[in-house]
Amino acid sequence: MARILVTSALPYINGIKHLGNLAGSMLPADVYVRFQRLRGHEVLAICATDEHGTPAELAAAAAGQDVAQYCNEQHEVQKALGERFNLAWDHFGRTSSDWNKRLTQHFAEMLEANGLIAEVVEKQVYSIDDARFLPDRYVEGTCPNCGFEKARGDQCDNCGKLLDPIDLIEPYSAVSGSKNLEVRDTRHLQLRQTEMEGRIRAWVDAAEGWPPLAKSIAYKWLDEGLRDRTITRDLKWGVPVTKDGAPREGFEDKVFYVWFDAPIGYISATAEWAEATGNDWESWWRTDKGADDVSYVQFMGKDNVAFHTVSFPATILGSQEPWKTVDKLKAFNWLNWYGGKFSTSSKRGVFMDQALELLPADYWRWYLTAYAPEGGDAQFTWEHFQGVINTDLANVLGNFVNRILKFAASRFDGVIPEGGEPGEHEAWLAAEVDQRLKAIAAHYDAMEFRKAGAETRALWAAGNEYLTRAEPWSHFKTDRDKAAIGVRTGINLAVLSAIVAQPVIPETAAKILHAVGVPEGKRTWPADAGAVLLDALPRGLEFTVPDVLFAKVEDEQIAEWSERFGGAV
RNA sequence: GGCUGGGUAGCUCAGCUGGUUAGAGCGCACGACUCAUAAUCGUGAGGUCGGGAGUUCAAGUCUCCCCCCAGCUACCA
Repeated sequence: MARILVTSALPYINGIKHLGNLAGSMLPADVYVRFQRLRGHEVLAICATDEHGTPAELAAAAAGQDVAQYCNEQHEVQKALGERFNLAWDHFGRTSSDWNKRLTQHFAEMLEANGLIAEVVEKQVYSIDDARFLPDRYVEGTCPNCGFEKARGDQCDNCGKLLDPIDLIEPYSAVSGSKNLEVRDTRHLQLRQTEMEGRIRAWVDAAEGWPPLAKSIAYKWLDEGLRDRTITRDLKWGVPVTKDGAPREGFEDKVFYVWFDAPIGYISATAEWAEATGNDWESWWRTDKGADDVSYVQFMGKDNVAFHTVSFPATILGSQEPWKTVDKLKAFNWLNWYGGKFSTSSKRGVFMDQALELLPADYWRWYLTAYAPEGGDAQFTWEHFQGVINTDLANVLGNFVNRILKFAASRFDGVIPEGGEPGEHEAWLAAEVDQRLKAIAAHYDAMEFRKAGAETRALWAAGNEYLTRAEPWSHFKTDRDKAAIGVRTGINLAVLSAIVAQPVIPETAAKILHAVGVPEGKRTWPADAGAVLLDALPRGLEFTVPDVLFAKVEDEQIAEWSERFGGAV
């Protein structure tokens, strides 16, 4: 049994997440977690809301709320939605927690003790009317390059040129529109990543469980040369800056940069979990206290890779303390919405709460996992979604389970029948099961979710093919035993189909297993040979026929949803 | 501009270190079956593998140039 720590990129606090966010880290992480638990491993699944930063302050202001109160509410909303999607976290924490404050301050002080922190004075745009400093992208104005009037201070969306806020013609605050801006000096802490380039490169060199995408992004940053990063900001909402445990002089109105404290949230959320459950968090995070044998897996979108392969490691390695670092890393591309992007701010696409109004979680979980944006960006369209749900879930799995159980209920009195001996059809199916189970497990281990999905589907499809070969309905009229072996084998395969489906569609899998009376303890990942698995249910066991497992998505629904959510316009 | 990833059948994608007639699922056509959610099973038609040049006995797979899409480019997260 292995100990596996799984974290998914922390969802930002400023509103309900859309399906792209779900598909890009939280959901695949959960599928992986469930799979590894089924295999009997000790898995700790950690997530949290990422609550600091300018967008949180602005979102709270827009909602007319105090930031802390806004975050309290949004945290609960996101937690509840995650749970409704059956994300089986051990703990869903918050980066605004006391633990995160303490650990963030601890890391900063360790870095300083190791000579990796410098105080610098920077120039930053200050908005007098907003009474706040503005991050570069919150200053807008006319692009000096192309004349675009809504260019952001970091980059022009029209011509793509990288900008500095002071380059903008007629700059104004993106927050209020005020042109009453000035450049002010402001004192900040810098993390001297330049000092750590060698250590980080050696660490990346030694990493083995990363996909090429992740390594190439990390090397790109290293090859360009790491720069010192400013890790504090002029904000009120965040982790206060300390020195020797007391407020740091001159930094009373500053906090740590959200990207400095957010990844530390993985650790602090684990600590919160331990505190709440009486467990030991250090055995998961400190290699001197038992975390040596932990396999740490991170899930994230591609935009997050550099922070997880370079910036966060710089914090951890720079502390010179024996912290656990990531072993395997899985990065996803984007799920797009009809060629464009899902967007929280412009409300493009389907959001987690809306998705659940339309269909149960399993439908989304299957679609988003089996067709995850792995190789490149993927597009969500209602038509594709409908095709996938109807074919994979309703026709292949749902109908298979339904047909075999209904037939068995009407012809064999609702019990697993006795009689008959395995023949060529059963041998074919057993070989199929052996091959598929092995492939599915291998793909999950490799975090290849599309492939795992395709193989899972192939196992379900094998059920339908088997029934066509065994045709128990024909034999029933002439040779009851021959029909019995077909039915028995079919129901066993239905159970296997459900067991294997648990990571992706836990609710439906549970329905099937409950209907056939498979006890909780016998739902773990199958280890026996196919021939054994296909005769695992006790003869005479009573079962029930569940209601239709998956309703088809009708054309009228697609039309209605396309209308409601924009869709193909 | 730089870097990274992608551009393979109508659609969504797989193709590891180059090697027989380029694969899968969906969709489509035809056939079979009737236990089942008009579900299922089988067969078949579809591709000059973004464009061009090169290396090689042999390239979707390697090299170079070009085009298109996406992301990142360190103060949005």
